[in-house]
Amino acid sequence: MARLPGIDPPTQVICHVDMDCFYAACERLRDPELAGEPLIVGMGYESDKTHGAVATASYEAREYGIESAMPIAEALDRLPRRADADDTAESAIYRPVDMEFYKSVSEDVRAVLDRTAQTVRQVSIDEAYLDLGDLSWDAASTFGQSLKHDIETAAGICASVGIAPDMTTAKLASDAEKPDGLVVVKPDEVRSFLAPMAVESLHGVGPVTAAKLSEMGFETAGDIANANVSMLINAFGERGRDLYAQARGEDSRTVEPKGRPKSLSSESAFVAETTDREKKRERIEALTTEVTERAAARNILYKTVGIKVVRPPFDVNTRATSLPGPIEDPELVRSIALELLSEFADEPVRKLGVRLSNLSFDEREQATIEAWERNEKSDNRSVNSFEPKFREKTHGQRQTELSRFE
DNA sequence: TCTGGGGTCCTAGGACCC
DNA sequence: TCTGGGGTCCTAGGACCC
Repeated sequence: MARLPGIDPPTQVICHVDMDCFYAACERLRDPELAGEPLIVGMGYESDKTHGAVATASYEAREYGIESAMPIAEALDRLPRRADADDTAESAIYRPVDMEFYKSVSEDVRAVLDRTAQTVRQVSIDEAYLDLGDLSWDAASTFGQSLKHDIETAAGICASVGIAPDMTTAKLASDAEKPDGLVVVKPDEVRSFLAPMAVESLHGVGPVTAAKLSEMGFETAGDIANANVSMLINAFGERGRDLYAQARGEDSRTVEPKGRPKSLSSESAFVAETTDREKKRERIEALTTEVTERAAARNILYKTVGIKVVRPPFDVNTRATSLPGPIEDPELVRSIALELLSEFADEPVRKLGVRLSNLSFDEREQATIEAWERNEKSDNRSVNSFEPKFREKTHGQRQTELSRFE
């Protein structure tokens, strides 16, 4: 972000709150006997099965090298299930993800955050940024302690907290002394705090960018802070400028509450890759049902329907079709998704997804039956006017047909 | 050990409009 | 007949985040 020379940027006081091993902490909340045990919460995991991936591993399990996103099969190699282990061997307890329960705990935390700060951006179920306005740096530590205490009291789980003048630094501060951490980085400490951090710590640097940075000789945030900006801009465009700013503690992002979603999607992986048309069709239909039900529950209309097809080894393909206007019509989503899928009818597939985008938010108040009926009628009119023809068209014809609506 | 699921943002080329 | 440049929408892919 450009700033006027000679004018200091407004000083922000930003707090990042990150629950420690959130899913595992929730499981322990329900079942205190899990305390102190190696505990692994798996996504797509079912009792006695080996598929799925690690969502959260407790610190006891991390001792054995088990980490997030690791396949359950590999985790099992490192730490077998308690029931399968002989008495003397090391073992862990495995649980499937129970999102509903975790959400309820997350809401308890959220309530604390909302009454603590005016602006809260919840980044995910277990993480949020708070804008602390003009809180004095001298009071930051006390503030952090009492926030942690309030979360513990209200939700029964432990959070790590970082307080700093920008979002990047606040996040790294909350991570610095995990678990049960509290780190305050004052404005004049930011540069030295960031300097030793690996480039991957910066927001927007993943494996690809990190490798490129490494080739250029940049390993730490300090390296980037001392680099020549134009060199970074040459290599990464505007993102290069951002990286430079971030590394210097000049991350200008502000805490904004989360807006409305831009897309909704459901996806799921096959246990083993498949070429079976029927299996693919069934999966697409199930995903369509999932995602359209979510949209309907939130009164969300969609204009674009897409699919995602992952072919082995890990080749991600997306296809999408846009409609003349926003609709809510699961049956139409289904037929579009299946048609998009037909391109991959004979391909081996390991994962499929259905996505709704170009969303609009239906704010009709449906308080009265009459209003509801009125809306139903107008809905049917707008959708049915093009739908029957639509279904029989080939892809090419439909493109022509659709563009004529515009 | 082959990588689960839900998202966001950016880029680039093509179609089309004025 | 050839000409320009700006704007918008669409699709597809890539990188990234939690």
